[in-house]
Amino acid sequence: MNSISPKTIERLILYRRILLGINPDEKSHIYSHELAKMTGFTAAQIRRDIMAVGYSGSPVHGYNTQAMINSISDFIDAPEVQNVALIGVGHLGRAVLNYFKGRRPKLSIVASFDNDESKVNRVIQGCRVIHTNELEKSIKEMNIQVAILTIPAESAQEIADRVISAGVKGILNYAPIKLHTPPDVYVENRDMIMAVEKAAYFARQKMSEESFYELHT
Amino acid sequence: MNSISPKTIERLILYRRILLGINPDEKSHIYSHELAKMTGFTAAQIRRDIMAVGYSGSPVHGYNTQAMINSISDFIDAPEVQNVALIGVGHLGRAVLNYFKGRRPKLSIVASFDNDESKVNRVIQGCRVIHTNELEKSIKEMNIQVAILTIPAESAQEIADRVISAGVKGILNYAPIKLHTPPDVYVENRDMIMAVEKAAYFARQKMSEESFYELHT
DNA sequence: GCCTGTGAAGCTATTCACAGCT
DNA sequence: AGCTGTGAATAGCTTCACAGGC
Repeated sequence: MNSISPKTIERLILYRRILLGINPDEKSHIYSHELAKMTGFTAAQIRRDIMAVGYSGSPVHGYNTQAMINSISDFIDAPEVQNVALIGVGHLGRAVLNYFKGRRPKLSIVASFDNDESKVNRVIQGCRVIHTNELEKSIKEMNIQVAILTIPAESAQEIADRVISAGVKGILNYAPIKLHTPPDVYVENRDMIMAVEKAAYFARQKMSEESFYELHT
Repeated sequence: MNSISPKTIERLILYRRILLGINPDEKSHIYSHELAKMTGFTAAQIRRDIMAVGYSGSPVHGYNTQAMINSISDFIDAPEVQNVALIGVGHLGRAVLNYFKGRRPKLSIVASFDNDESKVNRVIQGCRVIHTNELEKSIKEMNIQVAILTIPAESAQEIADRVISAGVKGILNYAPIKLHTPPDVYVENRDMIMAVEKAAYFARQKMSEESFYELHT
């Protein structure tokens, strides 16, 4: 199986979500251009991505929604459930727990950690909080391979080192800091501060584009 | 001025942050390979990016940290402060307010909105909450061009339409949904559910890579 | 006619590699 | 000797455009 690009993976995840939102009794098939309109990508792009997962549609009816969901899921999901840990039960941590709860059957946030004693052992957003002292032990016991870091930048590197030592292979990092990690660990950064700065920059670009058009029309 | 890629903008924002964390009295200059180590990008990439903002270093001392910060800021920041609104003061909204508070002098979250009466008029994370009824009015009054959407997917499109009608040109969207927007509006999507799925997928990839190496060494 | 699947072309982004400087 | 700045090469990603099918 030849490797697939991260961008394609992102899009496949979005396709699946859209398809899951369609009632298969009302609409059993869908064309690439329909998906294109719904996702904002081009039809050609979608056909390419679908090709990558090894599914084929029919030139007459388009893609069968259920079959396509299955093919994407076979490709993206693990055969068994993957366990996920969340570290840092502040506002951001709660938001992630809450957004994610029950969204994906093959992905389960089975533990949350915090070093605030007042949170430990409470059940927050359906997840019991464990003291960070027990991080390594719990991760090993529960066979957790993915960690979500919703902690301040100061402690992010230390926590990353510890979860990696306990066997974690994928980190979703919300702390605004570059983590130093071995090559056999995947890190996805979601820097919230940078996101605001970026949106502001391009907002400004759009404003000047607009005045450009106004001048020339 | 020829257009610069979104990826370069992201990196510039990160360079600036790193540089701001350096004490200029201790270290007045920095080499591209040092920045490379700190950021995880390559030295060549960094030199290219710096080129884009029109700053030049010295082959002897490398880049002057302060001058580089200034050049990046001139490039990225607006001349005056840009006002930002946050819509949806739930856990995620609070997290964003809290992370962002006072981080960038040229970017200010001046208003937050919610339709929960019990939050309206309270000051949360240093920002008074305004009722969503007054969204358009307040955005116009405060001359807000950037909106952060930390609301459920169901209401995201409606709110997006409304902030755009009030003049917003940049949206940072945390709702897991594709927004339909006119071409003169920039949208940056930060889909939290997708991020977890992606991290889990690549965690799995890393695991199989590892077993591959184990078999072949 | 209108779809999918896909080779080929086009475009964007990154890295190489080296001239030029001190 | 060791850096920057950058043309040229490479790699990666997206779109074009059309054959093939019903």
